[in-house]
Amino acid sequence: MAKNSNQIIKNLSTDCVIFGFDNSELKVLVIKLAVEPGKGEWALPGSNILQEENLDIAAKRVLKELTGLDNVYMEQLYTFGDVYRFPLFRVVTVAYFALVKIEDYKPEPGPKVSDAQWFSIKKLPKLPFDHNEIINYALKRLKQRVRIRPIGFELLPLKFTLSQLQNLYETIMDFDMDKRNFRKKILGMNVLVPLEKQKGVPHRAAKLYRFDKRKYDSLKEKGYNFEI
Amino acid sequence: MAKNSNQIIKNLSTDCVIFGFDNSELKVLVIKLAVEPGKGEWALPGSNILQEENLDIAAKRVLKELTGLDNVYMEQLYTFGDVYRFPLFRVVTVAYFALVKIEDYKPEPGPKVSDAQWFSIKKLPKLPFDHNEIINYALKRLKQRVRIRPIGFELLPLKFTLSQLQNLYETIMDFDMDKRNFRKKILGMNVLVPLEKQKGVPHRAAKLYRFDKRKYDSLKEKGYNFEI
DNA sequence: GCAAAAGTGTTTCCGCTACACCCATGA
DNA sequence: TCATGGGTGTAGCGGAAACACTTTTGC
Repeated sequence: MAKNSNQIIKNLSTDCVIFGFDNSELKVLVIKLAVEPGKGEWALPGSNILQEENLDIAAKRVLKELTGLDNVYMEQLYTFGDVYRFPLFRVVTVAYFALVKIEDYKPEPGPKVSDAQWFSIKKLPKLPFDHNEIINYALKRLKQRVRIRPIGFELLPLKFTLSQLQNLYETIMDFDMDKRNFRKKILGMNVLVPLEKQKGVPHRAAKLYRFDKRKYDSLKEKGYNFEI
Repeated sequence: MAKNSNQIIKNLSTDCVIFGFDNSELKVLVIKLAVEPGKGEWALPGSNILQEENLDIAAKRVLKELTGLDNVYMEQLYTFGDVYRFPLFRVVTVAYFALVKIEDYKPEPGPKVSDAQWFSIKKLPKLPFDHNEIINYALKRLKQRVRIRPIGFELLPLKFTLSQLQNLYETIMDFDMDKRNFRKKILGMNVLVPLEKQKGVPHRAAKLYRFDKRKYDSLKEKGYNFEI
């Protein structure tokens, strides 16, 4: 690798909106930086892109470095580049959004991070720069995507109940659905595999399911369109 | 304005995929540069972003400078930033796509452009860098967008017939539709205003329509969703 | 009168919606 | 036995799809 491969590109950064779902609320992971610039303020995890680093790779690296998260669903969101979005000098940022299984996430904030916290999407603090705008944009995109792509599962544990899934959709899309109709629809898609039952719940145990990506992929090839 | 406002940002550019429709084919406008780098090659119109220029503004400026196009529908598409996409040094490009009324377009190639030509989307030449990839991505996006946003009209003259409109959708989405069903659907949306009839056509004259953006906007506010 | 495209209704079918009660489990 | 959420079927409605012939115009 060339010797300048770790050099940062000063005017290019990536920021990531990380969504999580705790069975009742949609949340965003926000961090507090331990170093300047921005020390002590809550902000989206973000950092400069390196000279010899593709955008997707940069986004993954930054996520990992700042939050410890790895192997999560990520997608490029939009590029924000207003001249004065960063007050000191011009920085264009390529924003991504990530979906994580909140239960699995054990925060491992890197050395540059003094704190990391999930905030409900409804009670976000005021963040610096255009970070609130980025989150709003990500939320809008998530609402659209979740209906037509099977990505909601990324926010649930590998094994989940249909009620959890319905709850997820209701929370993100912000309206209630009929239980029977929801089950009919989702099971009719043939992309869920039934597993064993829950244990140790203080009520009738529900059946667990997992999403079968292979089945989905083969259906998609045949022209099938996921839609809720 | 600060004195460095016209300075270019060397590692940041914008490229634009310009779609047009000539009543039978979907086309992309490709230009031939009269100056280095890239002199003599067909390529997407693109150029560097300026130091004190927002992304959308840059995209519009570049479009105008290179093709003379102004006041057309534009939307940010995606940001392409593979390390070696541009062979000489690292350049990240924020791609846009534009929809133009091909009939109105009188090419006014700027001084840096020696030629500009519409190519059918099915017979594109091999373009340099990742430009073919960008076009494919734009096409994919257009196919999705045109179904759920009233943007197809941007590709037609202000006054158009229903057959032209249907033809446009069939061409972009690549399948045929039933004439009666199409008319019922589109007229049922209540976003088209009937106008006078065509004149001078060698067959029965069709009624012309125009898209009523105000009506659409007020419907949208009431929760109406455009969908074809 | 002929070629070419415009314009027009009805029936069928399928998928979405609405809707309410019994069941299993742990405390 | 009670509280909590799990699980199930059917009827009606509405929108989508299928389908073919007549009309207008210029040549």
